[in-house]
Amino acid sequence: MPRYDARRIESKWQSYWDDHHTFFTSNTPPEGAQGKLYVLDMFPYPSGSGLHVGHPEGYTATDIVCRYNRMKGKHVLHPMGWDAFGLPAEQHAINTGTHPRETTYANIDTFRRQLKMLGFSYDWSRELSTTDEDYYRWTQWIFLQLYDTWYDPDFEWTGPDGVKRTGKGRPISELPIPQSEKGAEATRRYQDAHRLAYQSEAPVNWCPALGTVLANEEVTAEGKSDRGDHPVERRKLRQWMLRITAYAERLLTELDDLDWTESIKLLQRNWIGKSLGAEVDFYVGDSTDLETQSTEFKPWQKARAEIGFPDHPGDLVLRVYTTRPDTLYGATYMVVAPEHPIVDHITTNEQRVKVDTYRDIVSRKSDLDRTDLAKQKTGVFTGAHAINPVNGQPIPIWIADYVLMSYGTGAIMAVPAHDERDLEFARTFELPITAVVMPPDMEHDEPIGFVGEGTAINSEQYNGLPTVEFKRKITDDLAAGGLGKLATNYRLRDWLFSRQRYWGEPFPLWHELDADGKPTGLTRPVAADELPVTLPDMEEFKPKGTPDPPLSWAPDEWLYATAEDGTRLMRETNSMPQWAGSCWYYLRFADNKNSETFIDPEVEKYWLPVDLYIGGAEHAVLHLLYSRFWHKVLFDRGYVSTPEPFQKLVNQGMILGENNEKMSKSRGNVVNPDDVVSQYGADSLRLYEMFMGPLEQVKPWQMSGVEGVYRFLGRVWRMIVDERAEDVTLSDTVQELDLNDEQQRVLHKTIKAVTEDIEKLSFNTAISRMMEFTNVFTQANVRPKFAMEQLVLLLSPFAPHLAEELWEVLGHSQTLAYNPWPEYDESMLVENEVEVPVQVNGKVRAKIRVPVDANPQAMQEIAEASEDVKQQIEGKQIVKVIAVPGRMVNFVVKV
RNA sequence: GCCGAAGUGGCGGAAUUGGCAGACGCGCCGGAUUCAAAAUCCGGUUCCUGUAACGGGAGUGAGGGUUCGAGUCCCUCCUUCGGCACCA
Repeated sequence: MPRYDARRIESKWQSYWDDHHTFFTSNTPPEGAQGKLYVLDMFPYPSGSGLHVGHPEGYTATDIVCRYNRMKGKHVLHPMGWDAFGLPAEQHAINTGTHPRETTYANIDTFRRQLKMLGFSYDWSRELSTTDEDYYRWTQWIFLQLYDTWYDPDFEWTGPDGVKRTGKGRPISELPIPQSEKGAEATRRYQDAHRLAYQSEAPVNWCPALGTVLANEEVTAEGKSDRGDHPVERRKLRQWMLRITAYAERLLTELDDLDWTESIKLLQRNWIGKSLGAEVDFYVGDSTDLETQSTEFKPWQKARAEIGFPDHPGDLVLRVYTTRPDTLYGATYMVVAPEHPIVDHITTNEQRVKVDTYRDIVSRKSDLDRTDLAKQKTGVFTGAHAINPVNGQPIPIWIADYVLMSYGTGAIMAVPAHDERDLEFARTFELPITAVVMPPDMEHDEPIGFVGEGTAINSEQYNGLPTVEFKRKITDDLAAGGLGKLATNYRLRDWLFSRQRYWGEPFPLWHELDADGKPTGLTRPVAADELPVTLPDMEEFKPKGTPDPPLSWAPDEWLYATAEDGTRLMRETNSMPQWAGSCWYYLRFADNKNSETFIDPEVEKYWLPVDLYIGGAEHAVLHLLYSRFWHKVLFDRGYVSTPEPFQKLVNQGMILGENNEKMSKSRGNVVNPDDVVSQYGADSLRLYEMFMGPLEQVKPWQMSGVEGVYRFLGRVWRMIVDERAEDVTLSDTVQELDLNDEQQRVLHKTIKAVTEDIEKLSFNTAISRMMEFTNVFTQANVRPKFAMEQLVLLLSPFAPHLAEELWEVLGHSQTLAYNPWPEYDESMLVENEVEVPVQVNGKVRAKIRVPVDANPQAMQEIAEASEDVKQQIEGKQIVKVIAVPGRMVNFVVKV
């Protein structure tokens, strides 16, 4: 009694694929290949809890695409690997004393076993882990490329893709050194200040609980760590930064040609946050005596008209950034960020204590406290005044924490009448409010508090100008006077790239030490042929609650060295963030065994870019932005031939628990794929995950749904296999028959629908079509063998184990993985006659059968001849008749 | 608050260019098979309403609009989910 036995079938075919290297993929295309296709999953972090049902969702989708395309003759690259550095393994190590390497590789074994159990057609010979020394050797190497690169924003060039660009990452050796930076050390420091990887002493997000610094992106809006939800505080620490902001414009514009959904592109655009405006200089002077200031102001203004707008404003000039230069006449006070260096120069003695106290309080505030919108605005007057360049009016300078040092120039001109935040501040501190924009709709809007575009008022010679025109004009006028210029700003910040943890890639860098063993601030890279810098073996890597990284207490022989020139060296002891390894893994998959280079240029040209990339939407910003950034640097340096790594991107929707909530241990609604497979088999799990609904949609799990697709697979099994026989043999109801017209039509309709649905990644509807096919053919007493074979082929990307088994039952001795995909014949789809509805005033009143190609006139005649229709329109005046061929007839009548 | 996505039966979800709303599956109801059950097979299943067969009406978050005809297009609003959050 061979019933559908998923367990037997699945292990049989998994062994077959392994033994026959069915999915081994060579880097040279097989003869007759119809082009290449690189299909990539976002590789998983191999956590201790194993695979959850969210993983197979995307993986099944890509697997279907790959299996389908192999049958279409494509040369398909489909690899899998592990994003295995990171905090959880290290936390586990701290808790249990097991080395993270052991935990990591044990977890990888579990993940690999689980993925193999699901029958994915990966080329396992390309497997890699970011923790492999052979892998992170190249991660370090790429870091050194970043370290060796500066961004020249004015460089014009044409890339290998034939596109002309302005701005390029160039070797640091090509950086022009200004005359003022003479001398070897000065030159090195100047270079260091321009590298894409640089050190910075800046306020960073320090998380005491995790013992590490976090990137802005890893801190939630609530000021907690993204991982673990621990409090995060601000500290000033030396850190490694990557100058991603240099690439902001290209990261923005080169999104346009990608085949990503607009909403994901929008997320990235918003994250980059480009804004256009102007920088404007306000004269402050070194005296708080307003009269003295005004006597100084005129000469300063005159000088500026001659020298133009300088790169640096000078100590006693306040430079602001504004997107609304047209509101300059409404600026009634200035605000600078508490950290702004000018505060030291301009604060008056009377205000000094208040200012210092305020700055002190702010410096200890967490980001949460600073950004809490509910709270009142705070700030302190510095005692100083700036002079409005357009009208010579002195206006007070305040410091307030609602202005951020890290955006624009760290200073603003406050226009309370036309900015909500400035208005709130002005009302709190009773500062004057001057309206300078008249709203177009005075019925509904008052000038004060109006932030839209309108017409200028109270702006002297500019009065009456519409906002847009005013902006352009005043920006030109300011530029002519050397007082301002057009400026662009990005919300995107440089990427904080160092972490104070053990389980990550070490930086391939040395710090030079002076005679006292103190770092001089100068660094030198580890030579490429000395890579990788491997992690030292350490027993104790628990953070000590201080920002000293665990590697700082590594053994001395790892930590120190003496250079050939006699300089004492100490290793960089920070490690790289988890993002590093995932930034370029898609490149290594194409050439994972190469020991000469991270990827062979010819191989790169062949496989890249990734044609389809599927993964969770949680990586819509960070991973994808970081990866694109690295890729562009490699592109500029000539190591890759395409400007973008991922041509098409699809984000699968999250799978919720049966109670419609996020799956989590605490909610007790986690579904374990192992359990599903042992009860129903991998094919059922795969099929169900695809049948649930559209790939990109969030959808709840339903165990009864798995039952449903399992029954469907059973029906397919019984349609082909003789269940009453002793062995697995073809049912005698399957015979060498010609298909009748109806069967022919159903078959070709199914092939067409399934093919098109796979192309659209609309797997749920593809499965429905196969169910309909099965419903039709199970009702026949005898079934044409050809139709059964075609169905098996259609089903094979979805339920590959069952399909292989049935393919064998149908008399084939070889895997169907490379069998040509079924083709449909459009002429088989046409029916001679169709049933169409007849509407009267838009309501369906009858149905008639008409020839498919009947013209409107003929359709109307057939309709009018029908008894049902006659009844409906009898005694009514026909105003109009609309007939759409093959669709419907509508009588518009008057009673 | 701003930006984005989405609201269709008891449930998951289908519906070319606007053209028979509810494909397919789950669940439920009825039947066959069985000593009985499981499994399987067949039929029914949007709601309301009258009925012998068979009708009638309403219906895609709410309200307007365009159209012979709207789940689909336009306007206003509501709800849910995702992202951002003093970015000047």
